[in-house]
Amino acid sequence: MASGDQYASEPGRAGLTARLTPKGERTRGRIVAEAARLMHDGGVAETTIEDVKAAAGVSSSQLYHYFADKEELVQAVIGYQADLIVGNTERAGLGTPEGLRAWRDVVVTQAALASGQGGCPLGSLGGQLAETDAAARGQVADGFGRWSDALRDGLRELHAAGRLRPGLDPDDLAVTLLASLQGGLLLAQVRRDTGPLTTALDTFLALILND
Amino acid sequence: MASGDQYASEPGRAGLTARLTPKGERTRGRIVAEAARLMHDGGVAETTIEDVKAAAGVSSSQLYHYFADKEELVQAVIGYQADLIVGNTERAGLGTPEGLRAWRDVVVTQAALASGQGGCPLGSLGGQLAETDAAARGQVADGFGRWSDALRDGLRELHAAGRLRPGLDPDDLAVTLLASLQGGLLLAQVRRDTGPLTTALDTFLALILND
DNA sequence: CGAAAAATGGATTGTCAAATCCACTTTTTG
DNA sequence: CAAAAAGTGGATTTGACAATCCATTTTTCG
Repeated sequence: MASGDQYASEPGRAGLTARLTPKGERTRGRIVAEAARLMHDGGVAETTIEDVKAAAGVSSSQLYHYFADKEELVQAVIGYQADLIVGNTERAGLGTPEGLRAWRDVVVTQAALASGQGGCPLGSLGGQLAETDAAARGQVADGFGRWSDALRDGLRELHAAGRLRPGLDPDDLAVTLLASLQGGLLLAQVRRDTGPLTTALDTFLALILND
Repeated sequence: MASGDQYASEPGRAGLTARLTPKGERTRGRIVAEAARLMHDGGVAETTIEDVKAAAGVSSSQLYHYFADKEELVQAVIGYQADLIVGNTERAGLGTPEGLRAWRDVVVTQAALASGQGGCPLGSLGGQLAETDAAARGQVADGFGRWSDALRDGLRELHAAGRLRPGLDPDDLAVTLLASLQGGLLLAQVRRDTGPLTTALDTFLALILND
């Protein structure tokens, strides 16, 4: 799934997606953004269609005009969060130790603003939906794949520049970094305290950087 | 919450819990164990009280005789999983490199048997309930705390025996190891593939062990 | 401009699962 | 052994929420 196509048509529906007017596009976007916010803050199951309608200021017919059902809305939310996160990671400049540390700061700060509440905007969706909605699980997996690739690119640069400790494989480190981040965010989420996230990231970065 | 008291009374209810006959104890235990299995395999929200009744072979009145509502059942499940996991970790003998590696093997094998499905029996509950049920979130946090302590004890032993690379803090490593494990399990869960889990654990262990 | 497509409003329906209730049986214990 | 407590059975109620329906307005484009 390329990151270029705004709202890519669902797999298996290519071409069937009705064209949207600018107004429709805005309405649809508002629904997705509000749904994303609500689902992040309060969980997917807890967020009702009625909540989304109220937050986005739309009626039933509008919402069901853009999404066949709640599952389809959830999938749009996953794509939305994945695009945001992957984009931010790609633009972070992880190819230098300074860029990597700055990225770490952004992640920790963002989590701290909410005291960990909501967890990772992508990972928490995965945890909630993995056993409930196979399509959603696949989309989260895809998002993690793109995210991991973005991290890998940065770590490869660091490796090529000799800023990683000798003997380390940047590809493996990327997966491990993503895992530490996800676990750290989960621990922070249930503790309502970003301490474990900070510890996990800082400990890991200290283990791999050679300065 | 000591791991000794089988089914500890809920916080704030100490002493109020009615005494159970052996038969009642068995029925209650069966309900919790079946609920734990169902919720791990299919998610908490997806698991209905009716599912639990059917799996445990009990009626409504029995289930509501032991648990005030679904929330209370969920909390019993959290305690059950936490006790299991922490117990296993304490008994794993993480104080030697061989013990640590054997523990790693058990974790990976268990995940592989289900192709990652269900994720961590404790962590996945945290991810699903953190924004839905404050008491559940606290109990998962408590479970993570005990788990982290068990890991820390092992890593301190390794540290004292000089089996960790110099300059490392075993307490920080324990938190980071737990985070890597949780993240690895989440990645494995959404990908239905234990590759990321293996990578995360092996990469991390290679970074900290000095042999 | 004017027909067709897109977008919107809001009342209504249908389903499903949590929780209640009352009657009955078994086990404990003084 | 008998009274009290614990445990069991299953029908019923209640409420919430996803999804449908039909009517109306707005926008697009030939």
